[in-house]
Amino acid sequence: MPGDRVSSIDVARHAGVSQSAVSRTFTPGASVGAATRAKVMRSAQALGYEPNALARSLITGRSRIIGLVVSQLDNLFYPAVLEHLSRRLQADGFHLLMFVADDSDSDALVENMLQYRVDGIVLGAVTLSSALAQRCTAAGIPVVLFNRVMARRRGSPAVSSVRGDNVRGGRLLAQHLLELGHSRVAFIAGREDSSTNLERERGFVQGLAQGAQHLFARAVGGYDADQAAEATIALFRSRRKAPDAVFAASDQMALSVIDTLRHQLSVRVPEEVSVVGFDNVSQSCWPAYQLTTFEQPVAPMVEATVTLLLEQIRSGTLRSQSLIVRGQLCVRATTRMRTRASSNRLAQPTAPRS
Amino acid sequence: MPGDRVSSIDVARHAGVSQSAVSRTFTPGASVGAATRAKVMRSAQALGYEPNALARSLITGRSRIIGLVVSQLDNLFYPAVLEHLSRRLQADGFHLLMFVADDSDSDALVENMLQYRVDGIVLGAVTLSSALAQRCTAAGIPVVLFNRVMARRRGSPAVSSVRGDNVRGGRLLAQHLLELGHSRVAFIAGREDSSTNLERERGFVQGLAQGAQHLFARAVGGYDADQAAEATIALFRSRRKAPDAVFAASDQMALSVIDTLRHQLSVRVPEEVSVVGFDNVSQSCWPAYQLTTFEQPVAPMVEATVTLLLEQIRSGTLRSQSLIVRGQLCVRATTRMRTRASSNRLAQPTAPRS
DNA sequence: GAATATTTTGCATACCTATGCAAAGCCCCC
DNA sequence: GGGGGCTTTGCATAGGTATGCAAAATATTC
Repeated sequence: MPGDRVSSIDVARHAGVSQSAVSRTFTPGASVGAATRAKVMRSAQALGYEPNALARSLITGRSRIIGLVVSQLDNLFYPAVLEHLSRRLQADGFHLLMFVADDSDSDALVENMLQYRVDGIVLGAVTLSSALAQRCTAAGIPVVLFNRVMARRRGSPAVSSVRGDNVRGGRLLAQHLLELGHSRVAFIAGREDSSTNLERERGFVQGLAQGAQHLFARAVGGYDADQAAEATIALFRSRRKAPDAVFAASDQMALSVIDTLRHQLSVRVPEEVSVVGFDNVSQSCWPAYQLTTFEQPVAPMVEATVTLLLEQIRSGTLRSQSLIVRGQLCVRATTRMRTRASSNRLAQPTAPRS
Repeated sequence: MPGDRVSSIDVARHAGVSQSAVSRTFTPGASVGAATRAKVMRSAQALGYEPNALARSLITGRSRIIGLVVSQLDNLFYPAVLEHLSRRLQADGFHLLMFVADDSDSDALVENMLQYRVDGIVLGAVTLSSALAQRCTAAGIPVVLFNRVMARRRGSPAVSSVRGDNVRGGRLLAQHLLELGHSRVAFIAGREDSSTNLERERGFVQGLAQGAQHLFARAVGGYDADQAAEATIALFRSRRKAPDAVFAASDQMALSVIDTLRHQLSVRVPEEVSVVGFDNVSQSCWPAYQLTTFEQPVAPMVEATVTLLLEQIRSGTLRSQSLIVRGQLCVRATTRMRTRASSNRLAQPTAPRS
């Protein structure tokens, strides 16, 4: 009694109906009589039958599988995304097939995804975005870039993307720091080739410029905690020329910056230095940190991603659309008024937002 | 030019060979001449052909898909596991299909997994373990419980499991606290119905007993940060009868305990109270915490899981085996000598490990 | 109760690949 | 050159399901 070898034909025989009847019983919206359906259900139950989704996919041309490509899951931001995304897709009868992108096997990875005939792809990996998106779009598979956007090259097809409001977030964070009276503001970049970093930095520099300031110092943390720690040490090497505020391009790095300042360099946060991040991961509101940051709202971003994906799958057409999900500034306890600025804030030369 | 509609027959026609030749070209170890293979490869390239894994599965009876069932991914311990597991399986040509277990849809979830004809299942969800394992084992699908073990009931089939050394870990943590001279030791439980919690608590109580002590206080945190914070407040309500050490059954809870003590109750850790956890998640060695804990080594646990799974898949037989992966105590900075105990440690009544 | 409209059912086929079997090709050696 | 061994190739079929089409059964209307 192997159990998994029971097919719709077996059920049909057992119930005394045709195989079609069995198929229709398990196809929502198909035309089956109540009596037949009941007989089939009883037989299916008795034999332990479950329809074979793989065979079904072969016919329908839809696998109800979404490929998810990620690179680092230690990213703090992704676990929550993964759970939401998986739940949301499951509710619509889709499931996530995981692909972890190494730097090496990018070709093999793409082939694998195509072989499984995924109905759609969510791309959460930094590297290889363009090549992969290229091939999948050519194969007629909708791709949505999550939390990143692809540089438009000549001839390459546009590909959908969902991301947070990086530019506005950077700008608001800069404004916030200026309002607190900071004048030596540093930036710790993520991966410099990533669109998220580019946008956040652009917004931040814009925001500073509106207050007639520019970056006091800059270092690269590569979205990695250890690198961010090193960057912090480099920035604060000289006490006299040290920044009085730091924007790290991700919460992950910001938390590392805070730890390094407090426990390695004995610099008090926020009394001596303000630190802000980006993402609003769950760890940022842990009491030990209370990080001021700009939110990337997981649920709306997932919702947008799923909508974009399913719409294309259902219509069978590829349509490129780039969505930006609005977030808000979360002011907590790693930024604090430092000088006399707070009282005469309104008199500041900071240009009002247009 | 839809792109994905190209089958092995198209390639065969284009290359002037039979469909079998195409199939064999893409089947490792099959018998194809060099010239034929070259022709086929060229044609496949030209047409953009990728073998259809779904159709292949239909024939071979192997989907090369492993179902992964998880409940909460905010668990701190799971992201690392997921990444390792996915990478490891990918190296062997398998991929993970995600299933998120709600409390409600357990039946639908099982059916879904069976419908996709997964080759094996990794069960990381607390609830519904037994029912699910039951059905899948009956269907001939190997199941490995990750980080949990199933109560053996009469008649239910044994199911494989991989877990950390919960009992020994609990015992060592207790010994460690005793050696530091603690005498009012509290325990904050995870989910009380989980095997991990049972085992950790058992080991811990054993360890205390070896030092002629017993639990000073006990509360339940349900493996949840917020609940653990509440539990902490309850335990420390009365200053006079407060514990001098706390073992939280997971790092996640331990970190929450530390935060609550330090920032809400103004209790110093480790000067006034020692705190220990279980798992050794990456956050535990952040400088802000430096949590003393007992390690659950992710890589070996994943390796054991994959070995167990693939062995059953390859042999086609179900074999139940229960593996315990050894871990070690990680002494960091949330525990510290409190009284005169350290110097006369050797004279302590603590029984030496047998 | 007959004639028509509607639902239900079965037949046959298509989806795409792997593989057992027999035929065909190749190489080697006497 | 011919026979034996080995490799390569094609044929045909199986695996489990969905679905268009026509036939059968049922429901509706007068």
